[in-house]
Amino acid sequence: MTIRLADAGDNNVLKPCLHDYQVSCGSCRLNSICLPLALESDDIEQLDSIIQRSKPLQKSQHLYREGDHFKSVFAVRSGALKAYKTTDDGREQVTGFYFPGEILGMDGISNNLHASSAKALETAAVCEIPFTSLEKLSSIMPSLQRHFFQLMSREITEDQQLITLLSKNSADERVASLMLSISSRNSRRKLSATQFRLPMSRVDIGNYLGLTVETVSRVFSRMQKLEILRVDNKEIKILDPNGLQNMANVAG
Amino acid sequence: MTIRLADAGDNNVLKPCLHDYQVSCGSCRLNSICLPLALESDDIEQLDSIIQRSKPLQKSQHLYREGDHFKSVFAVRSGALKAYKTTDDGREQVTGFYFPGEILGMDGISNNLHASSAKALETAAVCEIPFTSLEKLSSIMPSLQRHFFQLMSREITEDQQLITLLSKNSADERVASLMLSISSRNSRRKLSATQFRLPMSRVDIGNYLGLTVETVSRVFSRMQKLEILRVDNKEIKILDPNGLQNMANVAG
DNA sequence: GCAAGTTCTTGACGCAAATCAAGGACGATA
DNA sequence: TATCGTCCTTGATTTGCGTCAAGAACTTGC
Repeated sequence: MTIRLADAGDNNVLKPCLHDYQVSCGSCRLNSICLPLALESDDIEQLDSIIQRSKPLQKSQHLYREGDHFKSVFAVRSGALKAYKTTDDGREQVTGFYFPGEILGMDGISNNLHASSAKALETAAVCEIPFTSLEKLSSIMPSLQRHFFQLMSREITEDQQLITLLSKNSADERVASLMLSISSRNSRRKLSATQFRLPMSRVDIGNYLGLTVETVSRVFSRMQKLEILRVDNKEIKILDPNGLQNMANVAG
Repeated sequence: MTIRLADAGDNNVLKPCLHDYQVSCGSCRLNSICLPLALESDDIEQLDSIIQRSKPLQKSQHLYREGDHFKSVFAVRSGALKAYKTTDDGREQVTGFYFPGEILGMDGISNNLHASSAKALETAAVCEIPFTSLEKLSSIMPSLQRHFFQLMSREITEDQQLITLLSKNSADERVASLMLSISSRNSRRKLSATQFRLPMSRVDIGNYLGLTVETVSRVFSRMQKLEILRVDNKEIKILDPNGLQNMANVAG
């Protein structure tokens, strides 16, 4: 059985003139994640008015590329994306995975160029938030300004978590941590915390965690043998959440 | 011969009533690094008015601790600090080193608690910037708002650099990269790019780079044998900048 | 200036994960 | 439904760095 992260484009029959990806912020089921603001409803309308929605990205299409002129940040509406940098010797470093309700592109603010590339891991819809409009709106809406400071700060603390993981933890611990992270992000979106489909390949996982594909694969096999989780290709079922926590051995 | 990063407290004789650490932003020699803003001089005065200066921290004193209530971000005026997190099994992860002109504490914004601790590596003076004042001022000074968005974004991209370093590079490459980073940050502050004193211990370096002390020490010995640099305890002299670039093998 | 503690260096050894290699499963296309 | 290409798994071997150990150099306090 498959848990779908995405729900874009499924509702055409019911709402023939309004695609799902065009839903306004006020009625978007993700708004508690994306904008957990004490916003007045006309504040939401103002924000809504600057947001641009376009048709979904197909799998492996780029949302932006490293070096592109920075114009907007993006909120994921459905599907999943990865962000990655290319090192000068041509290798790739995956810097993050982004699920519905999460914001990406903030690394482009510092010098008006995207510092990483973003690519759809599966069909994905995003909301584009033009940054100059966001800045102007932030000036007149203190809660929005604060919200964006907080979002960026959270990105910093999450990167620091990853730094710690890479610097201090074994292959087992790294993979277990990622599974827990995906699990908790799922439950935040009211999806199953114990059963989900990984949108990314083993290569991407390894790349993100500083491991080779082979090692990731071996860790999954080991976890399966220990009956911590059931792995069927990209389908994951967590059988023993405590065991997984144990294996991760980090404050998630 | 010793290159001093710090200059706090040396000028008492010349200016008996105004300690060096009390210099205003307008006349601070670091303001081009700390606030590279197109600020009008009365804008600078406004910013200046919210900034609090206190007497220098002694070596190994804390500026703030993980879990402390977040109130302010800090600009380093002199000396050097490290930021670090303690993992739940009691180990330490150094997440950054901060030199004069650099800003720290931004990881506390996301949930009003400092996500890491900050400790002086040597005598250090800092400027405290209360965050609520900064937010208010940002609302009425668009260039300041932008500046802080950019600062936070830079922190994100720098963390991503470190993630890549930890995930993809050898011990030699990591240490070489750190030396280049310190070198370029020095030259930005108009100090020697080729000769400096490391304010942090080998343990801290190893911790930051995900290596053991022994490995760091061995890398330094190797670099010395290859005549890339001369190491005399904490004194570093870069003899062959190209060789060092080569060894680092990363886009600095 | 000596003693005690800390920090740094160097060597010997072991191990976790990388590399190399091969085969199997899956998904797309015709 | 057969074929190609990509993705995943598993095994054998190698290796870079961690661990353990010991001693040297530096720092601090008496």
